[in-house]
Amino acid sequence: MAATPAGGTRVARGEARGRLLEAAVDLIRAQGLSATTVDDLCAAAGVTKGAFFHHFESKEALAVAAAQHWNTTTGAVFAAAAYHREATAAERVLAYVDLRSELIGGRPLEAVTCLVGTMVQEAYRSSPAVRDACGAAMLDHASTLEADLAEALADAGNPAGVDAPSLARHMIVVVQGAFVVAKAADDPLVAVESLGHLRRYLALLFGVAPFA
Amino acid sequence: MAATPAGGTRVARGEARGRLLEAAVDLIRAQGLSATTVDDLCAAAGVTKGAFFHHFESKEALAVAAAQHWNTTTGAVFAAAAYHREATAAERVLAYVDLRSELIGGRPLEAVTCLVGTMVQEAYRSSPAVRDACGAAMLDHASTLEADLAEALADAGNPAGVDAPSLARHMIVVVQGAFVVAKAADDPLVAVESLGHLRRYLALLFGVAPFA
DNA sequence: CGTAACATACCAACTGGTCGGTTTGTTTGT
DNA sequence: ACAAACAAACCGACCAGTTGGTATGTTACG
Repeated sequence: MAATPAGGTRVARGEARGRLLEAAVDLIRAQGLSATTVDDLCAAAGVTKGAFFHHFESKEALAVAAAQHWNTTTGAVFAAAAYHREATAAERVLAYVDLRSELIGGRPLEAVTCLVGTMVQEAYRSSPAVRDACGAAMLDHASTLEADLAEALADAGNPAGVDAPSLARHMIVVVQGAFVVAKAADDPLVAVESLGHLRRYLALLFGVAPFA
Repeated sequence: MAATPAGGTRVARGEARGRLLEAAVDLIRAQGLSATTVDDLCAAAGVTKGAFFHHFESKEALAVAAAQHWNTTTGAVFAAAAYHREATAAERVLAYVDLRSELIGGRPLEAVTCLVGTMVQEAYRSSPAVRDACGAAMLDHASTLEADLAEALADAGNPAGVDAPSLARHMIVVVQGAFVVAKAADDPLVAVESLGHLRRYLALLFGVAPFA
């Protein structure tokens, strides 16, 4: 693959870094990290290799930046989402799960994937920097659920003594696992199905009707 | 990396194929598929490239065979496990989850991983053959849980109307997700924690005490 | 203001090394 | 003798990263 932009459309000055990050998100989600070459990224972003290594010290550095970029952009989506407007904490948590289901069910299989979940399985041994960036992104997102979870558990009296941070991490576990199994089964519905089980577990813990 | 055996120990005739499969399981679990080179595999197996391509048509063919080999060997471990000897179906399912927890908790992080879960995220787009082999392995394992799940749900009256095959897949989802998040968090305990939540969900569905 | 000095952003060609796979030759069991 | 099982040298394609250079601002000083 040539290092020249595809289609001849040259990218405007100042946009190279951002376009490389978006290309990285797209390509790495679809192909994985090590199967995505620097030339692939440059071609998809419409920039040359010179621009790539001007902005990023190495391919690994791009991967770290892509994980942070992913955390920022997806974090903004969830921060702005409507589920925060539900009246009770339990309803907010369940609405978060519903939002996740909608995001998965409405898309083709190749969009049913998480950048940091894909990358960390490949890089956790070979690149501590990438692993840390992925771990930070995942646990950061988990922490945004903790307050509502703690409140919903407290509202229900929390007879089982469930730990809110642990439950937040479990929610991320189900989401990540759903991505993996959906790819293996070649069917996004498997992921939606599993989120239904997560939803029922949470409803049981909160003492509310499972599918109100 | 040279294609010659490391350490000088030459492999006995007839063992090359099996040793390549075991090397594939070890290396791909640790590094992922595309980061594992054919030369890496040959060196780890103590075999030359000639032997590799004598037994496998391509690297992709080895990946497919490795997924099947993984399914066979791990399937045998679970088929022979003691959890089948529990008295009730609910106890057998919960004992399965406990076995999973023990297998994870007792090992270093690099062993907390599943070959087919690692491979499918990289290969589901580029290689349908690998994706199908991984999918078959995962869903095959899930199906071994279905009979006990159906019986346990029936014993409890199954008021929620939970589907046993769907619940079996959810169990695999949690296991796979636990592997991903454990790597991201660099801590196997995150996986054990999540299996605790799965156990509680199952116990709630079965109407038994969560941690009897 | 104008312009010289500097800094940033980017390009295209290239390099050393690695990759999956092939070819050719050798050993071993039957 | 013959085929299966291996070894070893090799090949073209590809890959991450480098190099030397150009275009486009930005700053500072007279």
